[in-house]
Amino acid sequence: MLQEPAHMTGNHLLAALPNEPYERLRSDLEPMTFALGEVVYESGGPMPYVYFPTTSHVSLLYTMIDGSTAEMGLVGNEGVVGIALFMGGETTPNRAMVQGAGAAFRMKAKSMLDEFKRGGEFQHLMLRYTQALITQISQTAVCNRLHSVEQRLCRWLLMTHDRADSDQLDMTHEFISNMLGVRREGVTVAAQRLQEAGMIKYVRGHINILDRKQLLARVCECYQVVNAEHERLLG
Amino acid sequence: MLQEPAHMTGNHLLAALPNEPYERLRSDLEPMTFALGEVVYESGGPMPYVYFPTTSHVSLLYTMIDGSTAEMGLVGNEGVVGIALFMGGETTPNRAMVQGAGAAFRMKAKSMLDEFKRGGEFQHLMLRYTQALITQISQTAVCNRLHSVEQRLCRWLLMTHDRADSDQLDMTHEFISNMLGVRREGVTVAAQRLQEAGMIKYVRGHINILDRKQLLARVCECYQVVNAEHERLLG
DNA sequence: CTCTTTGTGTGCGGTAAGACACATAGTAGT
DNA sequence: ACTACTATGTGTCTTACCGCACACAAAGAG
Repeated sequence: MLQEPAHMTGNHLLAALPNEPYERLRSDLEPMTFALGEVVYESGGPMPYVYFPTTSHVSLLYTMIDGSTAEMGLVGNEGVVGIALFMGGETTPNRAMVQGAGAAFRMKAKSMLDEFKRGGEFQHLMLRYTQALITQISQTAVCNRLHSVEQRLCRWLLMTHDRADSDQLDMTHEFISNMLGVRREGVTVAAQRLQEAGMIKYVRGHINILDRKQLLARVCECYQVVNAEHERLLG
Repeated sequence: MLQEPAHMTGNHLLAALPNEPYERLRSDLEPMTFALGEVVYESGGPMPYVYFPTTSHVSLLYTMIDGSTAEMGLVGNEGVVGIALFMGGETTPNRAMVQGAGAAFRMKAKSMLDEFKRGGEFQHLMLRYTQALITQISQTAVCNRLHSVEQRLCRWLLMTHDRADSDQLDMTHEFISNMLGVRREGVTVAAQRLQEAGMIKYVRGHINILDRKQLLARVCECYQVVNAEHERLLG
């Protein structure tokens, strides 16, 4: 069997790399897997690696002093976890947690930085992705302020579904409530409504996406805005 | 009179530049002034310049289809307006509007990009600032979800005061409501409480900050988190 | 097959903030 | 000074969501 070309790695950023930088990096890309709930980076903690998810996805969240949490962004095979490394901050005040178990490539911080500093297509891609992520975070800020729990749940389900490799998402209402920054009961009530409308079906920690179209019809504009901008920057 | 050295320009990023890149850029820095309410960039619009505020400050906001708005970030003399240019996106889906009239330096996009691509201290500073801004936006996302109008008003007043050159801020409740993403009446009620407590005093579009300490005592943790991270990255 | 743990359903009272409606008070223009 | 306008104050009613309390149901452990 032939070597798989770059675009077969399953991560869109790696796949978009031209041959030259890809060949340079290839030996530094180490395949690995993420377990559900695993903490990738702790708030303010060390970041020895960057991660390029392929079938996994990772949630970026903030934890308040009183323990309440809310998600600011979500990274799947379209992106990279650990932007603070090439942004020069070494760490960030947010935590990164695995939200969907699966595979990823990791790369040592130093290897990544060496390539980044060459200033070529790798740097260009990383920065454009970062801008797309900024859009996602900004839109989350606005969405959190202006939209209902139900709308935000739709958006969250769609975003997660986009990054999952299946129609079944393994997560509890409790977990989702920590992402949306609402009570668990709030999620239960909103999820019931979506289930009654036939959009999803769930049992004890497993949610099945049955009707994406209806979800898309019910979601707020934020979902499309983020996708459109991602497409514009990296599509 | 001697030429003013870099650290006298009033913008912290420019002031932090070593002599060599500063000398290269100096002739490209064009002093100018911003009027209150002026739109610096329209959502998705062209970005011919980047701006380094000195006594002015600029608000980054999103506008929804229904016309409601909310602020995602605020840039004063600690930062730069137009990060999308060096991030490679050419434009962004958010609007930038002058929130405090005053002076700034502007630089042509191309001049800035040429220097950025050299990969030296200028690039390093821009990226670190961008990371600080990401923290600000993220914290806004979480704050919008978890904290009350009054707390968010405190935070917003403090952030604005930090970037203003005076204790008097020229803005109406209506304006602030568009930043916080709440109703005008909500701002009025919250501002009344702060005024009764002697923290501020306002009349028709002019707010005086009387007691920062009390504001700091009432504000949510978000304010400090953003400041601490800014300090860590650029202090 | 029971016991325990974990996840979900539901109801109730409380509160922050929304929408709307209008009163009043500064400020600017003539 | 009169007028027009803009900014702020206030009240009422409604709604979304919170906090709490507890019932029930599914899954896993022994």
